[in-house]
Amino acid sequence: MSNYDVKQEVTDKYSLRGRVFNRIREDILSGRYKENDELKEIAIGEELGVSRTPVREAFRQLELEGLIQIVPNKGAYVTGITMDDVKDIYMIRSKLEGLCARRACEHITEAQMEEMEENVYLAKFHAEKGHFDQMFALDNRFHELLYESCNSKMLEHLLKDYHQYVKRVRSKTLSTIERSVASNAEHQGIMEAIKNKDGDLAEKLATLHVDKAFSNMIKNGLKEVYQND
Amino acid sequence: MSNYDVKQEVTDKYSLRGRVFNRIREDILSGRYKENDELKEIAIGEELGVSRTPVREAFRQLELEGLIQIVPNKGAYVTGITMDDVKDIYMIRSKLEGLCARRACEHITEAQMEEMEENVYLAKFHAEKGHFDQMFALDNRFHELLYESCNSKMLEHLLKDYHQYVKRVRSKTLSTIERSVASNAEHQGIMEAIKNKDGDLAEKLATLHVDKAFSNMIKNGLKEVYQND
DNA sequence: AATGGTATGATTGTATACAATTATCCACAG
DNA sequence: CTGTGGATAATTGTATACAATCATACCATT
Repeated sequence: MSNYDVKQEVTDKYSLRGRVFNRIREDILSGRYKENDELKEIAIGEELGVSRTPVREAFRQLELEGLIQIVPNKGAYVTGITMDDVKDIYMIRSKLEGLCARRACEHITEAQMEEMEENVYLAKFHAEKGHFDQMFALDNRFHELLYESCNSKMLEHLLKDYHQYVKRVRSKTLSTIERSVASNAEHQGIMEAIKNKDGDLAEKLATLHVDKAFSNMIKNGLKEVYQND
Repeated sequence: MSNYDVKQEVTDKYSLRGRVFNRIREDILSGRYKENDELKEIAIGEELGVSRTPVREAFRQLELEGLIQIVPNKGAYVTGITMDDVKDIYMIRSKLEGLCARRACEHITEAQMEEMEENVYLAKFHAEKGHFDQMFALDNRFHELLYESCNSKMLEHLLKDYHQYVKRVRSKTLSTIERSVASNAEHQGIMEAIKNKDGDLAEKLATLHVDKAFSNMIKNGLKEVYQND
């Protein structure tokens, strides 16, 4: 996140360090490791059958990703997400997803456009049925698609990072059927604006969408299931 | 950047790894290490009088910062900044500095406001005299001040990262006296808008300022000295 | 001469040993 | 009973040794 973050997409999947990194990242994002949990190099090394060296290197990367905080000579702790952080991220995403949607109007490929349409129509089905798991997946995919269609590696990567980051919180917030349906309707609006190459509208709708997702999250508080954005 | 990037501001300044990290970072930003230069663990370790271990850990962090790219089993190479990257960053900064300036209207402290005014008036003096070094420093400080006054750790950190990142390019672009004077006049406009707590104006001016800096950079191409933004 | 393969050296990846630092706990004084 | 001190254990920081991988060069074969 370090920020902008031009790192390669695949954090060398096949090195021990890469495996450790991805594993811990998943465990934090999925909630297996909770806020303020202490991660010990030896314990994790033994669990994954590797020595401390790759674990340490993975820790350094996770720290820059903002997932853990390393206190020198003391330990590594899973960072908490404060309400301020979430608020800040949504504020930033609000602007940048608008920008992203505007650029998508000019740069989206046919294949991406097609998948986006498919996504919206499929999601409509699942939203009405109350299939939350599928909704969650489709919702995530919609946003990733949007990011990929803006034709800016920097912007795409930044937005994916943030999106990934707030997943931790979204997975704890309550999702209602009403919000799911509304969220998907908003997706549809964005999708159609992009299809019509209406940059102004696409930007406006994407910004509004993020703002609404945040309002809804606040309104419902942090509960059990998850949050559609 | 990593991205959002919640990492501690001081990358433990007193550990060997922290020192190696800061040193290499400086060397890349200052241009001592150039694009595609290969960084060897042993060579750097010997130069700084440390073993490979802290060097390797520093490398991992630098990779996430986007300053180097590590090719597994091969080596670490200083990443180049493409014109697309620069364009993307200015596009993103344009939006976010606007947001930042708007927030500054509500959150800037008295001390920060005072330093900002001082900065503008001092810069005006140096701009007219053609003191480029002082201008460069004051310009950087103005933006950092702006970032610090928005009262958002996330936004502040993100903008500082980007600002730092493009320094590599800015230090190679030509700065004219005309642009220096114009740039500082823009700073003054932003500063006054913030002082008057005119959020709309501050956002508009800050966005425009970044856009103009980018246009100017394009117009002049990448030359010897540096670029005021 | 061109190509292919093998040997060799250089460099990174990983594991382990040792040093430094921090936390814990118990004894003991007040 | 409380608080301080130091010994001890646990954990991270660093250095080094070894394994794996990659690049290069040289020689053999065609």
